[in-house]
Amino acid sequence: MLRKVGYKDIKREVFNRIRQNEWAPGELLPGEVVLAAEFGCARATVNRAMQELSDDGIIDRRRKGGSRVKLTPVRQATFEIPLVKSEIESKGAIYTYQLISSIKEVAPLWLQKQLSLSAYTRVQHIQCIHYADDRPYQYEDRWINHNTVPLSAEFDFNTQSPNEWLVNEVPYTNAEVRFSATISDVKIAQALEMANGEAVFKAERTTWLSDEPVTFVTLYFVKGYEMLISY
Amino acid sequence: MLRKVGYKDIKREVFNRIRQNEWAPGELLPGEVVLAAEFGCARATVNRAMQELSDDGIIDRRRKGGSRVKLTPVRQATFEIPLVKSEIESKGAIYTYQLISSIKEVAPLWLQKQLSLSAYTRVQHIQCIHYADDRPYQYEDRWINHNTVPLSAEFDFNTQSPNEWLVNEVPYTNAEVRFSATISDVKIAQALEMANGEAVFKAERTTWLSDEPVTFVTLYFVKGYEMLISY
DNA sequence: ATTGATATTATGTCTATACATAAAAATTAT
DNA sequence: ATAATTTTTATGTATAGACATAATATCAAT
Repeated sequence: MLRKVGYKDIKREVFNRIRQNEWAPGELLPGEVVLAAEFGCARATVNRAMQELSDDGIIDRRRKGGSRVKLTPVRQATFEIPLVKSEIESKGAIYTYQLISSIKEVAPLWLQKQLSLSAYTRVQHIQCIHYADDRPYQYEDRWINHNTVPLSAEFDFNTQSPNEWLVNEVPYTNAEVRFSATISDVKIAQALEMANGEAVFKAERTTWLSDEPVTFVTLYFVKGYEMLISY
Repeated sequence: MLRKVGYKDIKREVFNRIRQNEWAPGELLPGEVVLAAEFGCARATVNRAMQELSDDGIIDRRRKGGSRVKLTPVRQATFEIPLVKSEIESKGAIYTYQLISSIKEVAPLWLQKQLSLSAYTRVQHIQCIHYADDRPYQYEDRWINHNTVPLSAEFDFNTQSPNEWLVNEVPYTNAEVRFSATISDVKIAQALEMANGEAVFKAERTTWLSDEPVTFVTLYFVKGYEMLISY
């Protein structure tokens, strides 16, 4: 006996037709009513399938315009931005952390530009190292906007890393990360206990709370670090 | 007059309560029926809101177990894996491409291990360079499995890059990318017209078609390259 | 030809209801 | 006590019907 078709069946079938070029990039797909008739199910079921395909970046949908196959049906990969602590512990290592400095100061010019801050905005500048099994794992160089996060001026970052504290205490609405490769300079090399001139994986993250910059952080990962994404 | 509550309102409200620690990490949330009563809507509406929060990585849901706030409410970022060609053209630069070599050979040992290939599996080894405005942008070092993609033995990769050809012709079911930083050796430095010992952003991607390895590629990006992700 | 009003249409969303299913909880058998 | 079985429950999914909404298409007026 034939099983009832579910939205997952429809999703798979439509995806296959797209993959096999039965429906080519840019092409207008049949409407939900038509597909519902073909698959013998309710329109709502087709709707859910198509909506997820849209979320997955396979098709574009517009009211009245209908659904069409994306011109570049790029698959989207999702990856999680974990807490360093969780990341380290999930590898079975013991997490420790050391604060190097926490200074209240006026935002330097480059940071003003980077975060579109007004002049003389005060920021908290924090530098620290995250360890996995007592070996350096990540060097964190962070700036927190006093205007949006006044509490940062008082908190004792010896007890908890700014990373963890912010995640737990300060919400954000949107963020941006820039990944790149760089060469270890003296400061980084010393902090991460590696030679000078080594390849370092670098991440620069900025977060905002409804257009107000919250924090800017540069993370330097120890030599050999890999960021893995499956999809 | 009050508007009807939609699933987006519920999603936002629940998210806010979680952010403001009204519902803490690990905590069991009210069931869908309860929430539906509170918000004065149908259970299906709450269901959609909660399902999306689950997709977004905010909460965990289990049948009978109910929904709870994720212990580490990590936000997921989605990013697209673009075609090099599209990536370059979207920056307003002119894309060109040069094939260096395309050789049919038996998979070397390290690749056999990497892709879990049986011994003596034949592969196509392709090396090429992608240019933006005639300046090197990316060096591609690719291996294609002849068993899964026999056509790769015949195709003339002078006319189209393996990247583009594969995306258009060969489907895959899952993939894995590893991003890291490395130092340019002689070969890479020469290909990307940069000095020896510079920092290079590296990506290694493996794709499978239902457990059959399709291709393994190492991409080296020119000095200064940044991968940007917003979320 | 251009503008503006109006109709049309495909998707977006909500509802009430029903049944499915996984997993925890309670109960019974060993 | 422990294992096997049944019950309960929260989520998962499907449906028919309804109305909302955005965007296109059409047609009328300038």
